[in-house]
Amino acid sequence: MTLSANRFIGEYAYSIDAKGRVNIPARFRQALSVENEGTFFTTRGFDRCIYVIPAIIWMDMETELSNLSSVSGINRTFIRNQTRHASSSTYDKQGRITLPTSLLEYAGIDKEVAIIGMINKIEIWNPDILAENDQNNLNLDSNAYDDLAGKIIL
Amino acid sequence: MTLSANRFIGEYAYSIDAKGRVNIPARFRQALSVENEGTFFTTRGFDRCIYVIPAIIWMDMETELSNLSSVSGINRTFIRNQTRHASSSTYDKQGRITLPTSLLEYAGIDKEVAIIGMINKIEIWNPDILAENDQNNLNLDSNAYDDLAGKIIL
DNA sequence: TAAGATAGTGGGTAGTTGTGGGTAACTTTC
DNA sequence: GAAAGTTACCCACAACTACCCACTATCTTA
Repeated sequence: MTLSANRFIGEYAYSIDAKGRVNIPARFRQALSVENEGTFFTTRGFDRCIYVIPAIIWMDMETELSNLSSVSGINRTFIRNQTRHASSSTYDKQGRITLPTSLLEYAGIDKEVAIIGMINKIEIWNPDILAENDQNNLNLDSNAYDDLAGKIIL
Repeated sequence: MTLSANRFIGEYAYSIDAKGRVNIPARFRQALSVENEGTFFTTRGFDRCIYVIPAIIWMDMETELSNLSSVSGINRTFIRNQTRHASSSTYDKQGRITLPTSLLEYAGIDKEVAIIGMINKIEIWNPDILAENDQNNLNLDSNAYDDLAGKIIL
C-alpha cells in the first residue's frame, strides 16, 4: 500500500479514438488496480458522466446496497439504477479502456473527454456538458456548500 | 519530529526556468516532506496564487472528502472543485518541483515568483500580482481584521 | 582567509505517456 | 458453415517528463 492508494485527484483532457478507447491518466492506473490487478467497474454517474470505479470501492458499494431494504420503492429504484448500467473491465497494454457505447451515449461523449479524479472514483465527461454543469452549480443556493467549505481547513 | 515541522515562514524571490521548474527554499524542503518522503500536493489558492501543501495535511482533507456521500449533488460539486486543479508531486535531486502549466496560467506566472511561507502550506505568486493584492487589501473594511487581531497575541 | 559544503540555476538524455493503426481471434448473422 | 462485423492484442511513433550531471554563487567552518 503506497501513498494515495485509490485516491484520484486532478483534471485531464484526453480524447477517444475511433475504436472507442480512452486513455486513463498514468497517475490513476496504479490506484485503479491496487490489490485487484487491473480490474474495475464502469457505470453511469449521478451527473451526466461516466464513473470508473476500482474493484475494492465497487464491492464496498455493493455491500451497502445489499443492506438497503427492498421494501422501500425508492431503494429498489436506486439499487436498480446503480447496477443495471454497470460492467467490469480492464485496460489494454497502453493503459486504455474501451467504454460501452451505451455509456458514451448517456454521457454525450463523441471525441473529447474531461477526466476528473473524485478521490475514490473517476468521472469521464463531455467537456461541454461539464462546463454547462459547472455553470448551473454557480446558481445553487450555497449555504450547504459553505458549510462544507467551513469544515475543510486548507 | 523536529521543531518547525510543517511550519513555513518567510518570503523568498525565485525564478522559474524554461521547463516550468521552481526551486523550493531549502528551509522548506524538510518540512514539506516530513513523514512522507518528498511527496506533497499543488493546487489553486483562494487568491490568485498556487498552494503547495504537505502530504499529511492534504491527505487529511482527502479523507474528509472520501467520507462525503456522492448521492448529494452539493457534495459532488464540492469534491470536484477541491480536486480538479490538484496534483501530487515530488522534487528532483536539486530540490525543485515542476508546476503544471494550468496552475502557472491561473497564477499568471511566467518567470519571477515570490514564495511565501503560510505556516502549514506554501504560496507561490507572480510578484506583481502579489503587490497588487497587497494594495487592494489596504482598502478593505478593517472590522474583521481587527476581530482577528484581538485573537492573536503577539 | 582559504577550503569545503550548500544552494540556486541551466541543460542533455533516456524513459514514460498519449495516440494511431494493423492483424488475429472471436462473435454474430445469413 | 462462410461472410461480415466486432473485439482484443500487438506494434509504432511523437511529445513530454523525470532523472542525471554541470556550473556558479553564497554560506560555513576551521
